[in-house]
Formats: sequence, structure tokens, C-alpha cells
Amino acid sequence: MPGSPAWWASRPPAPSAGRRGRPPVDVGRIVETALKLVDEVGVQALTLRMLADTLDSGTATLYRHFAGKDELLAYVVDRILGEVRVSPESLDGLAWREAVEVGAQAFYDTLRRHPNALPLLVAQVPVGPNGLANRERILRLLHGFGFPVALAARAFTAIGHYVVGFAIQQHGPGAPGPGDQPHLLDYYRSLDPNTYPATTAAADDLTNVPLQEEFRCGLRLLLDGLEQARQAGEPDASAG
Amino acid sequence: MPGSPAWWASRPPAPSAGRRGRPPVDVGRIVETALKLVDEVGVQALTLRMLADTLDSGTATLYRHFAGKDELLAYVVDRILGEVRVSPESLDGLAWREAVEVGAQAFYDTLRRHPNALPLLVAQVPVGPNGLANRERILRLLHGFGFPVALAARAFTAIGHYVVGFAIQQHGPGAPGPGDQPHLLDYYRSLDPNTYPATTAAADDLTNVPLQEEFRCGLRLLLDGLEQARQAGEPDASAG
DNA sequence: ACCTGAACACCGTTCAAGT
DNA sequence: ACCTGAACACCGTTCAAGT
Repeated sequence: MPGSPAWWASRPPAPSAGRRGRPPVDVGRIVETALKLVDEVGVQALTLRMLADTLDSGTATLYRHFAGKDELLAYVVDRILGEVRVSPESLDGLAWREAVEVGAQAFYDTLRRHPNALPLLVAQVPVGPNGLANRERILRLLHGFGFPVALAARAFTAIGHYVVGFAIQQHGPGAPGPGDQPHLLDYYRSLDPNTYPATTAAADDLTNVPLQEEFRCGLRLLLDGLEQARQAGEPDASAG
Repeated sequence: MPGSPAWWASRPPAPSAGRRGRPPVDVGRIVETALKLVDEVGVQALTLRMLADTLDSGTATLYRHFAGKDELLAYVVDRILGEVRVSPESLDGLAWREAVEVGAQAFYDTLRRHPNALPLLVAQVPVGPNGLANRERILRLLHGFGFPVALAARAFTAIGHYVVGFAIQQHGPGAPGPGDQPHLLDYYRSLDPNTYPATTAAADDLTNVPLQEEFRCGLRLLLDGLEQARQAGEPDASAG
């Protein structure tokens, strides 16, 4: 089912109203609660039993709204992508690079709010409504600034990869938290300088860089390359 | 344990020789077999029972060599990173961009050989011996071409993100295989052109691009940006 | 001293029995 | 007609009992 986008359109029947005074168990509340639990305990620790208990329900009930855990998690991903909000007015008068930076920053900020959910965002192409809407917005922006269709598509992919890749390495589960940061630095420094001279020399730069700065620095590198390709006027100007 | 690099140095005692005619169950053979199974059935489907059966052993035996499944999988990751081999002679006389392209291509080719293992490479900073060696090699190369230490570190991170991000979206589990490709294209085309004009217009470019070409195109965008930063002479030339 | 069968406390998923 | 308790076939991990 995941990997195929068709399932997104075929939703189960509308949920019934809640009874016995409990709030109704509808798709929206399940997804909202699942995201809250993922934020709290992580993707790996989330179980359907835990989710059902939090909803004052049973695991079997969840299967009346979703085909399985994977489908539920796909809805959680789209729920997160819905948080990426950039008001059109805030982009007025900006050059394409600045506008894309605002969008990438908003995406990055959203991902930072849900670090435990990051593993969910890497394994699939998001085909939910919010994922589609975000992509549509960026593609239109780039077209408006003269990007050929093919280059705009590649730019979107490259920028998306960069943001998610950066976020997961810096904030994903397993990434060193503020408390572990010195340990990772110590680890790099403890390596034999004769065997790893470049790594030990760059130890500080591999661990101690302010995140916001490093995020923008790498993003600008990517945008610099895109600007060159745009000016060249065709997507494959630098190839062959 | 994952996320902290210290465990890598503390290995369990050397394994005993095999008995009863079976091949010995040592760390190397466990990791090799685990990688083979991951390649065949995927990360999600790999179970310790399956691994133990393949090794003609029991699950409890695995815990004499690894602290748990996570640690075993970290060894599998480093085993994969050991496949990235670039002979120093093949880089002779190349400009830094060409040399980095060769390295990134070798990394990408290795990942393509193990598409089912890709989810393992995104959630952690590889601190195993092969991961360290690869990073050391690239950092030294960049230093040799005049990259300041900080810029070289960021370049390595950015390029690594790009390669893994590209590979997982194109080849990871859940990504559309050759058989699903037309379905994804049809899905994009089936969207309402009034709601998603840019997405439907770019449908072909989002699904039908030759992979090798798209990989190099995006990589070159990144390298273009890095070249500008290098010429500017300092890592934060474009910032503030 | 080293190995491991069998158990433990779970997990996602299903379905027959309830209301 | 809709919901769900209880079961099913697993999972990663542990430890007492074997050699």
C-alpha cells in the first residue's frame, strides 16, 4: 500500500459520532493523537495499543479508519506537512532565492517541531494533499521566476532532500542532543591524529557550528548552483 | 547506545571457533549474513530469528556478539560503507570537482547495490571505521584543493546528505519501482490541472527523468555553489 | 566457560462475539 | 450495523539449564 499513491483517495466511510460521552474517534482525532504520541515517545515506541488507550478505545477500532499502521503514519506525515505555512504576502517583492529561502526555512522549522517524526519523512514521496499543495506552491513560484519546468522539478527535489537530510542528521532520533554534543566532539578529538588528521582538525567544525548558520550556509550553496543553472537557461547546461 | 559513538570501540570478546562442523559464528559472518538478508527481504522484514536460522544458530547466540539489534545494524551500515572504494590513482590529475564527483558517484553506486538498506543510513551519523575513513579521505582531498577546514566539513555534510537523500527517494523501499513508475505518473496526471497546474505540467519531469542524469545534475548544482564559496575564500562569504 | 532452548512481555493484525 | 474483547502469530530480549 505505501509507495502506491492510489490509496490516498479511497477513504473509509465517514466515522460515526462518539457515544457514552467519549469524544468521537474520527480520522482527524486519531491522526492528531498519533502525532502527539510520536512527538512524545518517538516513532519506534509508538504502538497501536498505546494510541488506542489514549483514545479510550481498542486497537481494532483503528482498523475501521485505516488499513494499517503504515497508512496511519502516512496521514501523520501529511498532517505535519500541513503545518508548513508561508503567507503569500510575506513573499511579495522578494527575489526567487529569498522566497525559496523563506519556504525552506518554514519547512525546516516545521521539521524541528517534530524531530521524532523525521524518520517518517525520508522513505516515501509524500503524496497526501498537504504535500501536493506545498510542492505545487514552490513549482509555481519557480516557474514565475523563469525556471524551465524540468529545472524547477529538480530544484524542488534537491531542496527537499537538503532540508530533510539536514534536519534528520541534526535533530532526528539518535542524533546527538545538546548533552551528547561534547561527547561526539571528544570522540572525534580522541581519534589518532596520524590516522585521521583531517577529521580531528575539523572536529569543531563538524560538531560545534551554530545550526541555524550551517543550515543557511548549505542552502545558499545549493541556491548558488541553481542560480547558475537558471541563468544558463536550460536544465542541463552544465551536462555533456 | 546508538547516537553515542563510544560503543564502537568496546567489542565483545573474540568469538570461539565453530563446532559440530558448522562454520564459526563470528562477528564478520553475522554481519555479512545480516546484510545479505537485508538485501533480500528488507530492513523491516529482517528478524533476529531469521538471521539466527540462516546461521544455523539461535537468537540468544547473537547477543553474545552484539548488544542488540540496533548495534548489529550499525555494523551492517559500516560494512556497506566499506564497499565505497575509490583508487587514489583514478583521482590523479582531476580537478576537485571531478574528484568529488567520482567519490559521490562511487558512494551512490554502493547505495544502489543495497537499496533495502537505505533506511539504515539516514538516522545516524556513521562513526564506524569505514565511515570515518571515507570522511577522512574526502576532507583531505578538499583541504588539498584549498578548502578552509570549516567549508570542507560543510561540503562533506552537504554532499553526503544529497547522495543519501537522492538514493533513498529514488531507490529506497517504498519508492516506486520500474513497475510502479507509470502509476505514479498517472497519479500526477490524474490530478485536477486547475488545482495543481504546475505539478501536472511537471509530471513527466518528476517521474520520467533518467536517474543517472538527474543525479549528476543535482550534484553539479551543489558543486557549483561550493566552487563559488571556495573562490570567495571563506566559508561564510555569502552570509550576513 | 561457553552456548542456547524455552520462556517472557510485548507487537501488529484479525474476527467472532457482543451491543 | 457498528464496535471491540480476546485471541493469533509473531517480535526482540533474557536467563536458567544444558554441554
